[in-house]
Amino acid sequence: MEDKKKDLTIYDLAQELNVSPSTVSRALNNHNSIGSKTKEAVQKLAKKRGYRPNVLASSLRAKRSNTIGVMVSWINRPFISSLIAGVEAEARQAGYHVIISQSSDDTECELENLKALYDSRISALVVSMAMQTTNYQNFDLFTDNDIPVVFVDRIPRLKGVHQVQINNFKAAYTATEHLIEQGCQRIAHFGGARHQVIYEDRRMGYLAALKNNGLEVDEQLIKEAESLSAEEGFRLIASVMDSNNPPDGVFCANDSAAVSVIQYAKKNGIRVPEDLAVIGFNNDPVCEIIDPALSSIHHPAVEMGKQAVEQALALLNGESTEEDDPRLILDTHLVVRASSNRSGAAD
Amino acid sequence: MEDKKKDLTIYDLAQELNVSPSTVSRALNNHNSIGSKTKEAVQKLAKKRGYRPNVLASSLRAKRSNTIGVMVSWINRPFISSLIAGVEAEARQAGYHVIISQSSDDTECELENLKALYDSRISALVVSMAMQTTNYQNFDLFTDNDIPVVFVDRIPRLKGVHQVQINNFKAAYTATEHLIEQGCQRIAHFGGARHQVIYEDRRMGYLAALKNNGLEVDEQLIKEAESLSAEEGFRLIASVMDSNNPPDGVFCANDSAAVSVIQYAKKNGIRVPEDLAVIGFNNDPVCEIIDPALSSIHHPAVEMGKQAVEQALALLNGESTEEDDPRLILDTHLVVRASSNRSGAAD
DNA sequence: TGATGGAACGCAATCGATTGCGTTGGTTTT
DNA sequence: AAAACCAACGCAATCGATTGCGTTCCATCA
Repeated sequence: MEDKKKDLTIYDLAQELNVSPSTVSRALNNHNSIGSKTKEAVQKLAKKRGYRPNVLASSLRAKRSNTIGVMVSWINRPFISSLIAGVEAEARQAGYHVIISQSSDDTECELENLKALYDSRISALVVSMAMQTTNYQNFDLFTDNDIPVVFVDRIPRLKGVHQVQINNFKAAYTATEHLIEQGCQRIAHFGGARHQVIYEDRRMGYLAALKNNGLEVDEQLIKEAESLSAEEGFRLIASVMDSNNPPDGVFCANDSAAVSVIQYAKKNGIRVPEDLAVIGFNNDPVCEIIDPALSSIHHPAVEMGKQAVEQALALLNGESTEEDDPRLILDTHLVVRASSNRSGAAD
Repeated sequence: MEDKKKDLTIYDLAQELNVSPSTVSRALNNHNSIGSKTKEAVQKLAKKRGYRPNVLASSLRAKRSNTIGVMVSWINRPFISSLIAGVEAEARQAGYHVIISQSSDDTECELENLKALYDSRISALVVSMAMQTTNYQNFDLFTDNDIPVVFVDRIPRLKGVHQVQINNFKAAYTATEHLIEQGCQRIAHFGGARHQVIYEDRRMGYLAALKNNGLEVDEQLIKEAESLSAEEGFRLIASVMDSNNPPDGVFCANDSAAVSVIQYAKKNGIRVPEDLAVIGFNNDPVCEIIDPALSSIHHPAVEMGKQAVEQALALLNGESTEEDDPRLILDTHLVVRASSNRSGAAD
């Protein structure tokens, strides 16, 4: 009784009620030029017959599908998959679908997929850019055609761009200062590509914390990774620990690298946090699993995804003006665990 | 020169070449009733002008969008997000988009989202069912309309259903026998809902290994979890260890629960693997991070996603017949790590 | 009572691509 | 040279929902 084999159209409903398809369409959309009796009759029959509108036809006419595109580097990373989960939940609730696309951190692949997303007439786009992407004009394709683009996480260094962010500078400052409070004097920092705002801001926060606390900066302790993978983290910590003046603390711009730092320390008999205090970034689930547990900055991934969709939908509905500062900044907080806790007080 | 602001249609191309839109359409689709000169001229102009077909119009006519729907429980779980990554990669390569949808392990939500996916005219569906879903008729909506459905991971207990699977029985047998070889005499098993084939099969594999090795089955050591979350794993291990006849080994049907078992052991001074050998399932990244490292069954998530898409596309192209046994079984292998390695040989 | 108004609804075009069925022009056949 | 034929292309309908611009019909007004 609910779902028929043959697709039911407004024409079928119109015929059954002896009205025109236009009337059915307007009645279903609650148009005010339709009489209340007719409207009710149509809606009742539609429900009875299990009518479901053809979104393709509707989208073709509207030149826009009720779909939100998501472009990310890798789907199977804890932060990203949680971000997507947030996007999906919020979009679904608003009646939108979610199309996903991954660039594999390859700028060319990213561009191709962006075009494909454009072709599918997405209503809005949520993006976390590929690591090496610096050409933001790839997104003009969307903005020029009034398709809202909201950046998340890996954002471009541009004014007036819509984005959902955290205060990376402040979070990094907090993380670094925490290490200093624990007695660290030589703190290393493993970041990502500097043209990525998030990594540059974290680096700046790190530097500011050093300076404000009277510590000198040693460029030998600052490393710029290509992808901040676990493997890279391992290489980087090995390189700085092998020097004749190793660090006593490490602030990593993500948790994967920080986990590698801890693993390296364990393998080499370096005590964490006594000899080497470690803090990561993102607060991935793994933080609570590694031993010693990894301190980190809580990065609200699911919430960021939801907010990004909310902002995109607001733009679609014209509720947000270009004059406003389009940056939405979410809160983060420091999560202290054993890897950086020298005071002995358990978390 | 590449992308114009205004959407270019076949009518525009037709006008410029003084041919009909039909000819343009056929030329672009390499139809054999179009002369080679005309064909070349059309294709050349299309490229020059940066023509990109309107997929919505095309889909409306074809009554099918070039999209693959994915229905899973939670997007942000390691196994699932990797599965999706595989689906996306394979689908993209074949020119398909991927729409994702999560049920949050809620059967009602799953049904609603399935209807929404149906409405969006997906070409095929890849599903890992919600934990409590037992009514497979929800999927008739698709199969009745010749939309291929391929099950992955959480599959229904039905014949003739297309699926990509591993041999759960064998994998569980292997895992359990491995614990026995390490000297375990009382092996607990934490599984999922028994109406889910994967959990039932793993349970049966576990039981078979016990019996074939002359160990007796203690129902007190077999637990059926609702979601096999980390929290549940903790509760379950606590309950069996509190008994007056605790196990000396645990085989968990996923890694989250197994990790909790190890954490419980560490907190309570139980040595792993000496007092309690532990093995999980899935081989999530966390296996190598927890200390002691967790033994597990490698579950080829990305590959399963790819194979599922491949099978779905084969069905769409009529390359697979209903007569064939539609089950595709991928290989797994045992990964022995410290959590179950009593021989002392490092992994 | 004829005119004005508006509420309620229908007609037909539109969104672009596709395709069954013609129609054209030229070549081949007998 | 008339008939037959085929390659190459155009016409117009189709997919289903939407919407600008009418057109009804009845109630209200002067």
